[in-house]
Amino acid sequence: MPAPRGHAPSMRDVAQRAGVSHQTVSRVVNDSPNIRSDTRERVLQAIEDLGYRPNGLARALAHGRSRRIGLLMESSSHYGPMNMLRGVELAARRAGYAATTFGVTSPDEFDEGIDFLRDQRVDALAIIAPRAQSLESLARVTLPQACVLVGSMPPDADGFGPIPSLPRVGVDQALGARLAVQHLIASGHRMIAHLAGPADWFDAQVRRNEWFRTLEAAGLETPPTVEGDWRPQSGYDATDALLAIPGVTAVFAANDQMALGLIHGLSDRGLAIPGDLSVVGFDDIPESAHFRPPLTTVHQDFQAVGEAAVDLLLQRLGEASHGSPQQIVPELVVRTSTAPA
Amino acid sequence: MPAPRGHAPSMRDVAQRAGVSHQTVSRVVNDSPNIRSDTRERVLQAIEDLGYRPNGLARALAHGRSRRIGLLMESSSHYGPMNMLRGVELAARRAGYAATTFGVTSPDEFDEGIDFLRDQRVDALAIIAPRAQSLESLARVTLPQACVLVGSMPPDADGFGPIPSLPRVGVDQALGARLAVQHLIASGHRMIAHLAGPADWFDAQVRRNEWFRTLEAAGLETPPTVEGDWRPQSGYDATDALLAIPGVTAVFAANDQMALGLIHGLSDRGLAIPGDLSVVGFDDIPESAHFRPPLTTVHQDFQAVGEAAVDLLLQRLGEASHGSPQQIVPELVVRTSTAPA
DNA sequence: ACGGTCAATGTGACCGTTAACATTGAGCCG
DNA sequence: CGGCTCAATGTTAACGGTCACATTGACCGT
Repeated sequence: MPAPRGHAPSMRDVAQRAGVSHQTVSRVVNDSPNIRSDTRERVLQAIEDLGYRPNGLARALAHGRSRRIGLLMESSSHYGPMNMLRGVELAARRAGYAATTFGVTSPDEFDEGIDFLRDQRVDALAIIAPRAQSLESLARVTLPQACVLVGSMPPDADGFGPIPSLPRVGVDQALGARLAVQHLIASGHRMIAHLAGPADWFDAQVRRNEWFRTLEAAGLETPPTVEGDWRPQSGYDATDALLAIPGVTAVFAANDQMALGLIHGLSDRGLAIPGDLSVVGFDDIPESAHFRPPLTTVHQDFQAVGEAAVDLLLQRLGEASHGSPQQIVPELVVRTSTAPA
Repeated sequence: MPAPRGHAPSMRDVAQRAGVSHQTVSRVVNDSPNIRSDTRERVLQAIEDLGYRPNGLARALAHGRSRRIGLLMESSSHYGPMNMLRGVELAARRAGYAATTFGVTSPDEFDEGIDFLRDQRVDALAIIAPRAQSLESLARVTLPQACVLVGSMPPDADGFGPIPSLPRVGVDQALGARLAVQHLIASGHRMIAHLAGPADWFDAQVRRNEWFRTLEAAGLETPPTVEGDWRPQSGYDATDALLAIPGVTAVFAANDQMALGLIHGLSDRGLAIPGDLSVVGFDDIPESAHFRPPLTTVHQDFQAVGEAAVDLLLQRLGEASHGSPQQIVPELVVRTSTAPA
């Protein structure tokens, strides 16, 4: 590897050294046909000698495609968003795209993020906007044609949402919630409480709604919900409010972390799980299997979500697509935090 | 907002509409001095009318700086790496840089990742390579001058490592481990076992080494370690091996997840924590405070690590720096999984 | 009144590619 | 053996900015 003197070598440098025109170098690099093999050889040698690497910026500028996707995300350390981020990035890379991430901490910054990524001329845009407020700010902006909403599934089955035109991929939250609640019903529970996530999060809305509907459909009572903020502490803090519900024997927590906090709170009060109360979570974080007791929960495959998102974007970009589904199917994982009533 | 017809408007389009030269538009955009205010006004109006946005690619090509940093990471879903990723991305953004992430799943792909990011002409490179194997493949490659290793702190205090020349930032793992072990010693424990992370991870090496040294320095016995893979299950599986150590009354687990699995395993065997055995973890994941019992552990501020990494890169790039430390100080969080022997 | 200074703007080249078209020369056929 | 085809290569112009330098006037002091 030669020491880089001054600038990195350009196509012209290679051309000069190989005694050809820069266009021929370009042809070799993009292995187009109709190059005499000895010419190709000579060019390749020059490339190696100089340690030449094509400039992606220039290539993108001329060609009009940057082979990068923008990843706009409401940056939180929550398990779901983080793993979707990872899923999308990984899937993008597998498709030959790099992901340029723009994390925002407040919904106001979404506009800025879109502008930035658009200025960067990303080919496509994946948006992780788990809260309603985030989407509202998106509604005001012109979005690129290749754009997908990752994980923000609409709160109602009829597809209602602030930006109806935007395609979405994600885990079927309603199905997940239904699986959880039906499992409790099937275990004989008659009074099933819900420890909800923050009301402005789509996932929290869907899980709550479906909990409600499933209970109604089964002719069961629907006690008032208690709202947490996804964090364990909020589950802990919700303990008394949940125990205040007369006859409660089971709780469907909107995520595993709050379920953990709740379990902590219950055991602090000398209650046994699942003896006194059954608890179901949502997410299946890696720790859940080793909670005390191991948590019954709903597993979401975020890797698959990323795959689906990228697949959809590639399709929009006119590239081959695997035909991934847009709704990923969650699975109930039954452990020992639930038992017959 | 005008409907974009064909291409996005360029500087020349704006210039034409405002009746000035493209250079004047450039001046307005970069608000350089010596522009008559009515000219500026006219240009700004044209920009607004056309919905013009400067092309970041072209700008980067001409200017030689892309205002992006590359983020090369051995992609795992582990808590540490994930949060460093987030920390770096956030800090970069705050400094006006976007992060282009390239996640690899195997160390072999590091070369590819470096090439890719270099081709993309990122201004700087942050590398999250938590395993020794990853760094080996880095040693073979020419790295850009603005490059930092995030979180791969050297296994020995003397700075030994495969790539000595590369600057590093991260949490002081040795200090963290010392805090954990000294806490146990101070609580009167005499036989303190270690549930180690995978031997090829730097953090695992440092934590293990420091556990060893601290025990030696205190004149205590150093029982054989048990090695896990960071995941809760491996902690669970290690239970019997740890209990086989004669006289053991405390375990220092190399991360919280394994500590959780261990606690699970212990309670399955009817042992009380901390009554029969004290357990300390490492990381302070959000769940730790609500484990049963709440876990004594070592807190790492990954946000600060990201900040420090970006700070160092900016310095290398000749921009202002905050003078962040390169070693972030961890903190012991004492909860109730530890008690006097 | 006249050269000098300086603010305000324009001109052309350049960054490193790709795309479109032009050019060369060898092989082939009638 | 002239014209045609086609493979192999070169030439020139984009792409959309920035930079270095040239060009205008207006204002100034003497």
